Order: sequence, then structure tokens, then C-alpha cells
Amino acid sequence: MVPRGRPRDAGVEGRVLDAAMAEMRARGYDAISVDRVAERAGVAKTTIYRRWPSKAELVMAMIARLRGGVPFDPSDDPRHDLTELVTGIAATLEALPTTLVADLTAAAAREPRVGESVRALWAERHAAVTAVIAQAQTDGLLPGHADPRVVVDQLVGPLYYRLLITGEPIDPAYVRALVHSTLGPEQS
Amino acid sequence: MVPRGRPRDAGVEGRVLDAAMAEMRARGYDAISVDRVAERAGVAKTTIYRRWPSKAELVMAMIARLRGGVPFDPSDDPRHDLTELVTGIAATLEALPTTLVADLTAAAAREPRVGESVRALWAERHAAVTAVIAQAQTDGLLPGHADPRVVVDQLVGPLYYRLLITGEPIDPAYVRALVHSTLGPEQS
Amino acid sequence: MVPRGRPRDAGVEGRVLDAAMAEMRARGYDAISVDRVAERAGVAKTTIYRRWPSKAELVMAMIARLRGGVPFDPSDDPRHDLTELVTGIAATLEALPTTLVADLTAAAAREPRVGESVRALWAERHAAVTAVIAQAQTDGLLPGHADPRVVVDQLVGPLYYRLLITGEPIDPAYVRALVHSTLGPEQS
Amino acid sequence: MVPRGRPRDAGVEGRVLDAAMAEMRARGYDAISVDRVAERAGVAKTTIYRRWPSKAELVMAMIARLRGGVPFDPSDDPRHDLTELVTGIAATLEALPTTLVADLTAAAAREPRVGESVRALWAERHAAVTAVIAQAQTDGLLPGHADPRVVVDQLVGPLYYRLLITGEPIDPAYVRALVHSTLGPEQS
DNA sequence: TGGTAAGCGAGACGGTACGTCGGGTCTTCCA
DNA sequence: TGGAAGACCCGACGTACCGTCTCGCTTACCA
Repeated sequence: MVPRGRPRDAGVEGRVLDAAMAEMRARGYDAISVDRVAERAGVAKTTIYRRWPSKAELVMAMIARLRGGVPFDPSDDPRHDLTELVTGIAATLEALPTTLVADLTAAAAREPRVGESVRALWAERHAAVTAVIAQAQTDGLLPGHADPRVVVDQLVGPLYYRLLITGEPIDPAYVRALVHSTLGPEQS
Repeated sequence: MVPRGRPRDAGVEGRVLDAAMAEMRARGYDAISVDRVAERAGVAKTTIYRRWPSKAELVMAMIARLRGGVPFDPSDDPRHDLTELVTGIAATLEALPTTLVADLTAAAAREPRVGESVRALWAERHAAVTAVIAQAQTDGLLPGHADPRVVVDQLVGPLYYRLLITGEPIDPAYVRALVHSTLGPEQS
Repeated sequence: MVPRGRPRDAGVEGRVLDAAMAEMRARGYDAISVDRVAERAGVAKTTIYRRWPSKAELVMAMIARLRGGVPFDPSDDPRHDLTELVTGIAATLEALPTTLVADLTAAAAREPRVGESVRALWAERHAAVTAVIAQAQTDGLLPGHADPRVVVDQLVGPLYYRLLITGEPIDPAYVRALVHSTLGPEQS
Repeated sequence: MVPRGRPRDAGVEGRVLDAAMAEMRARGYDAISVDRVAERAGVAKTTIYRRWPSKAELVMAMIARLRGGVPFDPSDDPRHDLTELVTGIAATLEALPTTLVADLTAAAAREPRVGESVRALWAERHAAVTAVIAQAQTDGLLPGHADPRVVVDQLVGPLYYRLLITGEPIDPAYVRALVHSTLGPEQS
């Protein structure tokens, strides 16, 4: 299929999504206005609607860009690896406005397609945690009775729980306590 | 303070909140429109705003009605009590539309006052879990090294995590596995 | 029927129509923008749409206000009366931007309801001309063979014809020539 | 000047103007959209704009095709010639949708260039009428006091007046009455 | 019993955003 | 160079909400 007509301006997508992100940071998630995004991006509103059929899709695309780019290099010390991974997740969550995470979650629950996109956001790191846990269990560092999938939930779930439900802070001490509670006291 | 003037119509509150709930079930959380709620409740918009200063507060009140009415009677078997409590929380979460829980969470993150209200929703049960955990630790049923607050998060957090983040199901087996993983294998 | 609810702000209609007229004079008939009219009138766009369901209706209302208010006092000299009447019509036409008259005509042809409204604009004066012509014929001042309705058309039609079709000027001399050509040379 | 490059597709002009006319008949003058015309004509919008610099010019060209092709052969009977000419003008006006004539008039008032074009539409016939009137006056068939230009306006103007302003019908009897009123009763 | 204070229904109003449509320009490839 | 295809800018339209306001009517208590 030969592309016909004037090709899409490659810069538009980036400028628009940047603008959307900036709007979101400046005024909050649900105050994102397509008109303002267009103006900030130096783009006509129609151009935005040509690419994303609704504001929801635009926001979804904006979210999708947050993904990726966090390298993780497993060592042979599961305790260290888990601490690092969980700290990383916590740091990401803390770096984003809580409102954004919550609104993302809500959007994910509403729209299956957004759901996929949002879950993909967290997927990479959760997978890494799962891998480390599995390895730890193989190495006999975990009580044999524990279901590894449950252990992962118990390690990662509390982060979201605190952020979204109880509003309690997530600090390094808490992360250590989580790992501690999961793997048992450190034997030095 | 003697109330002056015409007393408030006692039926209004119920009718409005019923209508709001119906709207929510019929068209989704974010399609709740104050005008439509008013119409459905057979009430003037003014009347709604007299009682609840904003749509958020109205929704909050609607939510608040979901609360309460779950008696809990601690036995002397913490394992049993925890299973029952966590099962109860899970049942509540599963009974509500996921979207509602997610949107509540989002609203809580946006508006501090809504936050309080939503947290109050869960507070009673979380408190019960905390109490049982504390007792269990006193009884020596928990590893001494565990911070009880962390243990609570690890018991309850995964429920919200599955519901809101991963979308994985929460079934009785999962609840048992959680308790199991927390208290260690049952010694029969 | 008892009026319910907050009564309409009596000043709004006038302010909006004034604003519409100002817009029209300033930027031309088809450059009237509802948003700008709203802003100029100090009124919300929704308020305009509450009263007039579309821009066309708004413009129609604006037009309707141009009507009326030109007293005519028949003397017993038909030649004088006709000259005065035709001069008046010509003055009105010249006072309005030609574009407006033309656009009005076009709108009238498109929309029957607008048509009625626009025809009503001219009706009063045309009726006066008809009356004077009829009187003149009764008085024997017109050739007996002429159909009075045709005479009216021949007296008034050329004004619109020049304005809209040929674009030739309508000056007092032309008006005199018209009357002259209709009634024959003045017998002094 | 040797033409370079690919020659213009001769069929395009006709297809586009046909399409424009069809659009006009189907949906009304002001619903003519360049995009739709292009689509209907199976032509790119660019191609249209290459030939006609604006929608107005396109419509103008569409109109221009309506012109011409009405041979007129003056006899030596002015009454007969005038009747025939005026009947011809009336027939043309009646054959077109009133909306079209009115919109043309409006477009002519807005855009000087369109004005020229539209006036050219009528010019040929109006000139013929002028010529016959002049001849009639030379022959002494008209009252000496009449300005021939005014007489022309009084003969032709009423047609447009009825069509555009009063909406009254133009039938053969009316045309005869016009000529009658202008030349005086027929002396048989 | 008549005044005063508040509740209530109804709906106007200001404001912000949405998604769509149309005109006219520009950019690419192909003939 | 002409043409098809379609991206792009700009400006306007009409709609949907929210939260405030202004009426008239009703229901209480209080003097």
C-alpha cells in the first residue's frame, strides 16, 4: 500500500503529547482541555482529532508514553534485588501526582482499551518482581508454603494500597519493612 | 438552637441518593449529571445544592450509604477471624462495580474531603483487621520480626491491588492463600 | 398559566440584538458570530441559544426590530405623497448596507419564516404606496388603463432593482423621474 | 507561449460545474461545500482551487454557464419585441430556483467580482430592452417626457421585485400588463 | 392571626469544554 | 506541469454540564 497524500507531520504527535502532559502537570488531569493542548502544541484542534478520535484516546496515548525505560539488572542477592525493584516502583508512584495514578486507574476500569494500556505501564516491573521471587523460592529463601503469585501481590500491592487507599506515606523504611516482612529477618 | 422556617423534607435525601445511585448504575460514574439526578428524584436542582455543596459531596454521600452494617464478632481464633474479615472486604469490593471503586479512589485523590469520606468507608474493617493482627502478635502467632502495620497492608492491600491494578480475580482461594501466607501454614 | 421559575432577564433580548446589529455593521452580515455577539452583549452563549434556537433565528429577530416607526401622513396631493413615500423607501434602503438588504432577501428566499419576517419589514410602506396610487386613480390622476398593482410595482420595484441588480445609484433625481414617469409631467 | 507540462484535463471543468449545480439543486445554495463538490465530481479539491481561486468564483462559473443562448431578433413592432424580451427574462427567472437568484444577488453584493459576473448574466437582455425602448421613443411610441433609462427600470425591475421582495407570481398576464402600462393601451 | 424564616420547584444565567463542519493552503507522489 | 490524496490551520457552530441566581409558593414557628 503506497502512502497517498501529504504525509503526517511527524513532529505533531510528540508536540501534542508533550503539551497534554504539561497541561496535566499544570492544571490537573481532568482539567486537560483539548483547545488548550492544541494551542500549547501550536497545532489546530482538528489535527488532534484527526489522530485521536476523542480526548480519552489522546490522554491514553499520553499515558502510554510514560512506559518503559527502567533497566533492571538482577544480581544474585534477591533481598537486594527486591528492595531495589520495590524502591523503583515506589519512586515512580511518588514521582507522579497521586491524582494522575488514581485517574489512570479509574480510566483503566472504565475503558478496557485504556485498561490494557495502563496495565502495560506497570507490567515490566511487576514481571521483574515475579521473576526474582520465583528465583528466591527456588533458592529456598522463601518459606516453602507461600504461593509466589501471592507473595508478589503482598510485596507490590501495599504500595498502591497506601498511595490510593489509605494515603499513608511510602518511604524507604516502609519499603525495607515490606521486604523484611516478606523474606524474614536478614541473616547477616 | 431552635430550627426556624420550614423544615427540610425528610424524604428528599433518600430519593436523591437513590436517584444518584440509579444514574450511576445505569450510565456510569462519570455520567452522573446533577440535572438528571434532580429530575429522576423529582426534586429541584436547588434542593440538591442546598444539601450538598457540590457534585463531589453528593456522590460522597451516595457512597457513604454503602458503609456500615457489617457486624464483626471476634472469636479466639485469629486465623478464622482474619479469613472472615478479609473475605468480607473482598466481598464488598466484588459487589461494587469496579468502576465505582476506581472512581471513588480517583475522587478521593482529587478532593481531600472526599478522601476522608472514602477512607472512612473502609476504615471500620481495616481497623478490625489491625486489631486482630495485634492480638495475634501478642499471642505469638506472628513472627516477632513483623511490623503489624505492614502485615495489615500485606493482607488487605493485595485485594485493592488486584481489583484496581492487575484486574486479576479475587476468589475465596486467594483470600485463604493470603491469610496462609501471612500466618504461615495451619498447624492442625 | 402561572409563570414558574426565574423570569427571563428583560434586558438580555435588547442587549443581544443590539450586539448582533453592531456585529453586523462592523464585520458584515455573514461574519456575525454567536460567540462574539454573546461577548459583546455581556451574555453567555447558552442564554442566546435558550431564546433563539439557531443563529438564523437570532438574525431574524434582529431584522424584525428594524421594522416600523415611520409615520406617514397623506396629504391631498398624490404626487407629493408618492414622492415622499418613495423617497422614504429609498432612504431606508440606502441607509442599510447593501449587503444586508441582499442577505436579507436571500435569507427570505431560503426560509419561509424569515421570508414572512422580511416581507413584513417592507409591508407598511408598500401598503401606503398602494393606498396613494389607488386614491390617485380614483381621482383620475392616472391613466385609466393602468392596473394599480402594476403601477405600484413599477414605482417601487425599480428601487430594489437598482440596489440589488444593476447597482446603479438611487438619488433624489431618480426618485423624481420615477414619479414623473408614472404620473406624467407635472401640470403647474 | 508554448504550454508546458501535462495539459489540463478538459473534462474536469464540466464535471466540477455539473457537480456544483447538482449539489445546489440537491441541498441548497449555501450547503454547497467544496469538499462535496470535489467528491461528487471525482476530482481533488486542489484541482478545483487551481481553476477557481475561491468558492465564490466557482459558483460564479457555475452561474455563468446559465447565460447566453437566447437569440433575439428585433422586429419593427416594439410592443411585440418588449413583450417577448420581458417574457424571456421572466421565464429565466422562474426557471431558476428563487433561492439561487437571491443568493446570487447576495453574493454579488458581497463580492465586487461576483457582482460583475452576475450583472453580466442579465446584461445582454437588459441591453436589448434598452435598445428597443430607445427605438420606441425615437418612433414616438413613448410619451416624450419619459427618461428611457427609467422606463427600462420600470419594465424590468418589477420582475425582480416580485421574485425577490414580495414573492408574488410572475405570469404572462403580468408581463402583458407591464408592457401595457408602459406603452399605453394597444391601438388596434 | 399575621409576620418571618426557611424549604422547595422551576428555570434562567454565566461559564467552560466538547466534537464537528467548512474554507482555503500545503505537501507528497504519480502521470 | 496537472492531478489525486489527504494533512493542516483557522474559525464557527450547537450541545452538555456545573454551580449560582431569582422568582413564587408552601410550611413551619412565634409574637
